[in-house]
Parts: sequence; structure tokens; C-alpha cells
Amino acid sequence: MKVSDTAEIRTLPLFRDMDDAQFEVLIRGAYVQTFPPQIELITEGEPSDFLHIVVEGTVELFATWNGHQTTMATVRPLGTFILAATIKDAPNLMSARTLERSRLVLLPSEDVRNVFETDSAFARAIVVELAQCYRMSIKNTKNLKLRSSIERLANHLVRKQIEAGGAKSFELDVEKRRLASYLGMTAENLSRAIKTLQSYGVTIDGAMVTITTPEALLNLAKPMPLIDDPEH
Amino acid sequence: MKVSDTAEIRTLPLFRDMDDAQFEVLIRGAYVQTFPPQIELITEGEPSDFLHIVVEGTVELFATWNGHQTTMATVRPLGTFILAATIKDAPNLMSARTLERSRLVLLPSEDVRNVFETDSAFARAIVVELAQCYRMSIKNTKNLKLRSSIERLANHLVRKQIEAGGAKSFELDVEKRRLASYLGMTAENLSRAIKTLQSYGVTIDGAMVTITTPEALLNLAKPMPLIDDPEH
DNA sequence: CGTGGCCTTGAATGTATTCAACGGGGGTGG
DNA sequence: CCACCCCCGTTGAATACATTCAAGGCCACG
Repeated sequence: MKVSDTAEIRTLPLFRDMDDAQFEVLIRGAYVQTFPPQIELITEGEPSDFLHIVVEGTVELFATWNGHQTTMATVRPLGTFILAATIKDAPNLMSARTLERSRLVLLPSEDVRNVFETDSAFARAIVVELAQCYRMSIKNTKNLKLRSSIERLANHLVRKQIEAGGAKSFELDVEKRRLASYLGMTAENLSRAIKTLQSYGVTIDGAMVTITTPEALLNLAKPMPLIDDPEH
Repeated sequence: MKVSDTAEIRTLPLFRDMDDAQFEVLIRGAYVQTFPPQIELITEGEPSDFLHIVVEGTVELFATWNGHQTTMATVRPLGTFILAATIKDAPNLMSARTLERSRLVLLPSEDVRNVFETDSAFARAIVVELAQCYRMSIKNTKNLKLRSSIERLANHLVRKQIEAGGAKSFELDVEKRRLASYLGMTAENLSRAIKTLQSYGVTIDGAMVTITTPEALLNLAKPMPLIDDPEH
């Protein structure tokens, strides 16, 4: 494992405050692996053998039922996934696949649980992380249940613009079909939603989004911290 | 605070394994209060001053946006709510109201955070609880995104029948309008969904549900542990 | 230069919401 | 005790919203 990777991971809130020795234990048992695109890393229903950390690339979390499939989230550096399953030693609720060439660090779940039992700083960090994840998921539910698909798209764009530093133009970082699935609609419906947003000063050409009248868009989107802020 | 309440709460997974002294600290600062129906206990966006434990009665968690409202969950004895907000010292993501006369135990959030910092058994219990909540929320999202409203209703009935011990007939424990909102549809749509399920051997008269051909219903519902099992 | 995947568009269909109206049951007050 | 009323649940009709299916264009890649 590269030293630079180790250092990077150490800066994550999850690992920042933990004991040096315990961190060493985790790192010693860790695997680093680079995967090509479109590899299914984990599968819904299977036991969670590793806590996954994305160091490079993009990973999509998705779920399936009865022939349907929906993308639940996309994870980028430095993000982790299936923490809850790891802690509970329970089957994964979601599958994960690489969207591009990606480098991951895999921490054996048993190591994570062991260190969790002995290092209280790590345990506390996990609590904070899980609370964060839980709240994210609640916000997501509110987004799905309280808003129409056009409103969800509008809010997504508002959020992405903020993350792009407020620039008038910015790029979508996922394929539209995945964005559609994430927002809870079909690809066709997303296309039409984008057209509808033209009258609110939004034009999307390929992956390039341009927002000419932010006020109009905001007036439609009505973003609110309790749904749209990743913090809190 | 009644001794019997204390004893009951102590049996909860959250408090079961913690230190006696620390539990005492929590209980000493606790308030017990009985509320009439339709009282708004906490409000979305406000700081979370207390961890709430429902000892008697029913509490509805709901969220609002732009004039819309949706019920997120209903909590019964012995259930807790807003644990994540308490831990993170963050604003509530949901509001809560009593649906009937209810008795609650309120643990000051600051006490909970303090004990969390000092009692590692408590911290671990919180981790497990939060992981559980998080996974529940993910399952809920899958339910919403992967299933139609009729499929959601069908699965809800299947689940409720299991909870009723498999009895052919059982009672709905919430008003239909709230059930509709919980399932992500309007009250009118629920009425129609119920009618549709008649051809699958389901009759609902008032709050009384009767399932005559469980196979037919199961064949429609296609329940799966990764969405419908509360455990795991 | 072909080919496959992604995105878009159109038309038809299906699903869900809205609005309005009505019946019935439970509670209240006369 | 009864009349009244309010709220819940249901139903119908119209509409809005979203999916499906089919087809075609475009770009990237081999």
C-alpha cells in the first residue's frame, strides 16, 4: 500500500482521531486494488467482507428488485461505503460497480469490527459517520416523497452549481441515465424535464449545464437545508 | 419517573449494556411527560434538545416542504426517535406529533452526548442502533424507488400479517390517510389500491384486513429480506 | 467506415394526483 | 337522547405526471 494512500485515508474523519497503533492494525490487513470499469465489486445480499474506500475513480451503488434497478448513490474519492453492513456484520443492502478505472482500499470487516470494539475514538468517529449517513438517507427520502421529478432535478442542479463554486456553467459528473435513475425517473423523463427547465433559464448541452437566470431556477427549486445541505 | 418505566427502558438494546452509574446519570436528568393527542413534540429544523423515548401511545414522524407533508414513520413503545440529531447536535430533520395520548421519556441531548463520550458500551450500542436506522432508511428508499404503489401496499400487508403472527385477519394500526402518506401516495389512491388488491384475495373493511389467498398476494408482493425484513 | 451505446423525440399507454361530491360513524352540545 | 356536525374514507371524472415502446441521430471507439 502506498504511503500517500495511507496518509490520505488517515485524514478522513473516520480515521483522523483514532489511535496510531489501531490504525496500523487496519492498514496492515488492508488490500489495495485497481479495478477496470463496469466491475461489480459487491453484490446485494452477500455478506460484507470489506469496508471499501474509494481512493481514485467512481463507484456506483445500486439496488435491484424484480428486474428493476435503481442507482442509490455514486461514491468518489475519498468516500467509503457499506460501513453499516460492516459494523452489523449483515448482508449488503446495495450492490456496487466501478464506473471508470478505480483504485480502492479494502479493509477486512472483521478488522474494522475488532478495532471498533477496542478503540473508542474510532467507535465515536463511526457513530458520527453513521449518523451522517442516516441523515443523508432521510433527506433523500424527503426529496423523493415531497418533490416532483422536475423539482428534484432543479434542486440537483442548484446543488451542483454550488459545489462548482457558483459558476454559471459546470459539467455533470455522471451519465444522464444514471442521474435519471438516481433522481427516481427514467432517462426519457429526464430529457423532458431538462427541456422543461429551459423556461427557467437552464440549458444543458451534453454534460455542460448553463444557468442563465439563477433566480428563476431557485424560485422553482425552493432548496432547503433540511433536504439539500449535505452538512447538518 | 416510575421505577417500572426505568426498568423497561433499561431493557432496550440502546441501554442494556451500559454502565449502571452512567444509566443513572441519564435517568436523573430525564423528564417523563404525558401528552394529549395531536401535540407537536418537535419541529423540523429546530435543535434537538432531547432524545425521545415512547413509553406509551403513538407518535408520528413527518416532514414538510413547500406546503406538502409526508409521514416518515410511526413510533410505538418502546421506540426512540431523533437519535442521530441528538448525537450530531444538529437540527431535527423531521417533526413529531402524538397521534393519541402518549407518555414519553425525554433525555436531555447534552446528557446523552456526555455519556456517549464516556461510556464505551453505550457508544457501541448507539453505533448498532444508528446502523440499524440507516439500513432501515435505505430499505425504505429501495421500496419507494423500485416498487409501484400497489406493490408497496401489498408488501406492507404481507409484513403486517407476519407481525400479526400470520393470522388470516388483522387490524391496521394507523389511519388509512397516514398509511397512504407513509406508502407515498394519496388517500384516494390507497382506496383504489385496496380495491385492486381484492382480485388478489385481500379485503379491507374499516381497519380489518383479511387475506384469503396469501399465495396470490405473495406472488404480487414478491417480498424480499433486503427490503422488507426489519432485522438484518 | 461501420457499430454500439447514449441520448433524444414521438406517440400511446399506464399510473397517480387533483378536485368535487357524498356517505357514514363518532363525538359534542343542546 | 337526539340532532347536528366534522372528519375520514370512498367514488367519479378530469387532469397531470411518468413510463413504455419504437425509432432515429450523434458521438466515440474499434
